[in-house]
Amino acid sequence: MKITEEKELTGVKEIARRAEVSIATVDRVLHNRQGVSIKTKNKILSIIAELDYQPNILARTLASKKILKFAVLIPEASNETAFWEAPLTGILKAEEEIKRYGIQIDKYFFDQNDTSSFVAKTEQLLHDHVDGILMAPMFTEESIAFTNDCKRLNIPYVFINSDLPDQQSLCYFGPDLYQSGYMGAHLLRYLVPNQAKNKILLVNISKEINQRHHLLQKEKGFKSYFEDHNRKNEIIKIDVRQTDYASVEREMDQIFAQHQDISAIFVSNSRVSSVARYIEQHNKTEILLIGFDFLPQNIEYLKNDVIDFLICQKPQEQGYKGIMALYNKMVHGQSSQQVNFMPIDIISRENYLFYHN
Amino acid sequence: MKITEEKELTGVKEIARRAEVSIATVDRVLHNRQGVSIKTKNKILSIIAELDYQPNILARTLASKKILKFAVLIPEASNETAFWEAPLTGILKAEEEIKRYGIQIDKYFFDQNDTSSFVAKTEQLLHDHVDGILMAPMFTEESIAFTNDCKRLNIPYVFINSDLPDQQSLCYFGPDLYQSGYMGAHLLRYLVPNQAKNKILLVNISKEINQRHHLLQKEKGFKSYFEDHNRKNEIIKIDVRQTDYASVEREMDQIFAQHQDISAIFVSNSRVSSVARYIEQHNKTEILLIGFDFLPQNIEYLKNDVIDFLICQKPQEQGYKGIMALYNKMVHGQSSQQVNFMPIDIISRENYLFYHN
DNA sequence: TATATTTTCGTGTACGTACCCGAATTTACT
DNA sequence: AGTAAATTCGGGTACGTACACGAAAATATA
Repeated sequence: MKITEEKELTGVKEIARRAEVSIATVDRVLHNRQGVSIKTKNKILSIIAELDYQPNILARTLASKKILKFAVLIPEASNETAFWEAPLTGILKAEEEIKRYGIQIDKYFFDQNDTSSFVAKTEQLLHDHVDGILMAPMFTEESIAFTNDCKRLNIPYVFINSDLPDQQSLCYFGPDLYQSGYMGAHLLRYLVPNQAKNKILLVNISKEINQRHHLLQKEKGFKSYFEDHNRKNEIIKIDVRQTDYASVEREMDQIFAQHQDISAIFVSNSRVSSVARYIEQHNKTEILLIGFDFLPQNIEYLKNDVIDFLICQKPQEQGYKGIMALYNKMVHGQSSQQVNFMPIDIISRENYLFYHN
Repeated sequence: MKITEEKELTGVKEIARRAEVSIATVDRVLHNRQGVSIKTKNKILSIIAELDYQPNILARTLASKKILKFAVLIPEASNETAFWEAPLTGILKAEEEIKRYGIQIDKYFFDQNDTSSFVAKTEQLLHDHVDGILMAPMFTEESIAFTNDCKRLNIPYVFINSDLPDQQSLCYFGPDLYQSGYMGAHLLRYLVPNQAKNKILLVNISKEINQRHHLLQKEKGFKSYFEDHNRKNEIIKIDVRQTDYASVEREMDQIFAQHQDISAIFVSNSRVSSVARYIEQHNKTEILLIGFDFLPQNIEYLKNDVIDFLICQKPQEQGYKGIMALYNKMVHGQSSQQVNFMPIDIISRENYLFYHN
């Protein structure tokens, strides 16, 4: 029965009435399915455009039994770095919100010290059929290879925590590394007198090669600030290639043997707690200490006035917003900004209790 | 026809089958409507409990044509204080997200300098029938009277920006005023030597009586920090009761005539830009300046190094989360925490570009 | 021209819930 | 007991969309 009454209808029914076809035909056009002549298809399309038709998501997801599968590909939260717990928490929060709208989220965790585990997970992920991907592209080359596959299979993907520009990701949620180093230096400007004798120690602690470029970008930002503002402080830098405390202690001992007048220490990542432990044990807590990330150990030292400031970049929000970006794109067709830098938050002893990681 | 097949059904159908009644009867029980005998009602209720039945929100909002009306009762964003633009932005964002689920949000703006305009709006609000309220309870007594009406009418309400404890609000999203003053003092600890001669000026600028208690709480937090940590700095305090620049200038002139050695100024609200203008015009920019809120004028002075730090408390998020709390409560039956303090964010020249207000 | 094939399209049912309307049952009242 | 009234309940349709199935129309093939 063709719908011909004049009563104002809504949605597909109204389109069907105006085009003098059945609802099913309108549906075919909406979903780009075949079986519609070009003539009627164009007619329907023009009516859709004219009405600025917005499908009712409620009815759609209710009627459509199929569920969208999103995949999450991030490092597992080891006890070595609890960092990745936060993005996962954000992801779970998003999942809780949208699972009732037919979204399923499968998690694939890899070992961030092991490239091959990453590759293995990408293969498994492609084998299971998924409709969208949220990933941390830690290993550059492997990630590029993987996203090329995704492009071929027409699977959209979102990056978090670190970006691969020019890889056509749907979007990126994460820090501007350079600027966060710059911010750290800015804090020190207030805290350390502008004299050469007030030395500043820059510490990179990292075992994984893949993380090096992160640290390098922060280091670059940090140093640039001192140049841009003609700061006179001498900057000493050390790279610690082992993350155990003994290694850190050894290196620090060496530095302090050479330099007596270090006013501040800037640790370029979340390993700042190791340095905190050192300066606490060696009664050097008068030295200013700045580091990264809202991790339990770090907060402990923050409470005890050993760490003075932590710079944080909302890891949880990275996961949450990444998933929601996928959801908004695939379900509502809304695309968001391509690059989304997280705020650069400054945490101290007096506001950490209020921080939302 | 009673549903008797053994095939596993979902939702109300399954309940109806097990209880050997019709769907309509189950529906009556679910909505606490009358017309069901106590016996069958109990039977159905026990089955609902047993199955841990969760209604399908999609189907519910689709089938139910009625739309929920939320009311927002906040100050209008005057050019005197652009502050309230931010909560409104958050509210609009939430509206955009949930309007497709049958939520309508009506806005009622009052003049924060005029109690009677507040009362007028509350009356209008109660006249229009609304299902939930998000409000800024700026005028204590009037707000209490209003929320008593709401309680009587069984309309849930959420507070933002300032709290009225013991008023049985669904929840509160806003700052911990005392702690934000404490935080401001903590920042100064790093920036000003611990000596009596390094004086610190505390400035309250406010015309509205209703805002006074805000400032007082911050002031209390600020001073407490100095006491708690045995800081020796002399603290000078002034209250400026007019918000125009001429008044501020007059008061500041007077203070600087009396004191030559002021190291830092703490302005307890967003009017910090007036003080910034003063110390810029009087070539006193070497004085540290700390204030509140991410407003355009303040950011300008932050860029120019006149203001050193701004403390911000996510006003936009207050509006967003407030609305979502109402929504989650009324649609999904999920209640959130009662008191939700916003983070205490520290904004400086090097991170303001990344701040999400 | 008759039949086979392809293209094009409509009917009908389903998703899970809300709610109108009227029927069946029970209770109250003369 | 007989009727009226109240109580309790079920049938059926609707919300807006998806999709299986089959019918009709157009085209191709013999």
